[in-house]
Amino acid sequence: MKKEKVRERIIRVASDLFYKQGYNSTGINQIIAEADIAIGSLYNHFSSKNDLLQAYLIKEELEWFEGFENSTSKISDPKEKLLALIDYRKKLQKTSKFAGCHFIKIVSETGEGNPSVSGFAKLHKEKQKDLIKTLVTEYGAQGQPADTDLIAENIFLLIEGAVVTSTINKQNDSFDQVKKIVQGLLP
Amino acid sequence: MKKEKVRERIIRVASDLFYKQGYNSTGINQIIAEADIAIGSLYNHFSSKNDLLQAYLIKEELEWFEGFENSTSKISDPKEKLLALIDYRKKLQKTSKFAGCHFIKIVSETGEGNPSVSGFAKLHKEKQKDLIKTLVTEYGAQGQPADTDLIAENIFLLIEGAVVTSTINKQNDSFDQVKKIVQGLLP
DNA sequence: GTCTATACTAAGATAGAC
DNA sequence: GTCTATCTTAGTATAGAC
Repeated sequence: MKKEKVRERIIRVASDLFYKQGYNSTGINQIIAEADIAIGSLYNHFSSKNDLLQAYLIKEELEWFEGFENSTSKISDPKEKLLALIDYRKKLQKTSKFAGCHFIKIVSETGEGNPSVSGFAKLHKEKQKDLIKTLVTEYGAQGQPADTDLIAENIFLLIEGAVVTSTINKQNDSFDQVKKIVQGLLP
Repeated sequence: MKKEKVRERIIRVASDLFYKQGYNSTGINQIIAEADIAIGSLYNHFSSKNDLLQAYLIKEELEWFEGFENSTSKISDPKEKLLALIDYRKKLQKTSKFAGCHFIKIVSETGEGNPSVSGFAKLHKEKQKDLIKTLVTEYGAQGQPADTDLIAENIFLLIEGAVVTSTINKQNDSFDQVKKIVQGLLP
């Protein structure tokens, strides 16, 4: 494991703070303090706070799919993999103390104020939905055909609903109910 | 229609800004400028920005249920009322240009930083879920019994998922798919 | 109760020494 | 490439005149 570069440390520290306390509530001063660098160094690596935000988005996107891969690579059955996806989101919520989805959070915060953010989030969610759609299609190929797209959309929306609900309620029971419902959708 | 009091105007202006650009991105200076008052007047009515935030939450909670009542008071059939609830959320998204749910937004922004906010949001969402549960129970009383709670949770999560999805995608087609799915749940 | 003036802190960002 | 010092603007909030 090679030494963490300064640039990587900045991204890691900033990402943590953006996620935990929000982008707008996190100041440059706090980032450099926790990363233990001078402000000149930060601006040597990033041209602006918004530049850091882009790096944050890219990092979280990458880690989301890496984390999913790590959690489910051993599972090949599509239905089991879908249930494992739900468990993955549930686990993310627990380990983050119900801090919520990075992308829903940042869109809620920046909204129209930063179009590149919502564009990035849109692509991210599309990839998640495609993942679900692929698994549902695989599942459908095993048994009887069905309205694949609608089932995929159904599962996607249930998971998104469970994520925001568990964020607000600070408890994960919504995911268990989603698993029960999905079991019913894929008999 | 009686004249709008200063206090009410402050709340209205602040609420608009909090919703459209975010709480943390909205400064006191901007609020007093758009409300056309002096800063001394604002602090005569509200002890702090957080005090204004509480007024914002109460206002939006009230208006949400008032708006629902206005949109659906003529409908008595529970299934129709559930579908009208989906249309109501869809309409809110359209008229706000997909600004999202007030409560999901503010929780995303303040998170752990303001426990009274997440507590308020939790209660608000519980009321929404109770509304759905009541309607599903009414519906169940007409026909065959079913797992009422799970169906209510299912519908609730689908709607929450559709709201966040439509916020990110800036389009409302998720609601149409939710309606289709709910039609299937309530045959 | 509404105003102006001001205090104090922090924000994001830049310049220039080393 | 990392540092300190500094600029400018904006943040929330208070004091005190009218």
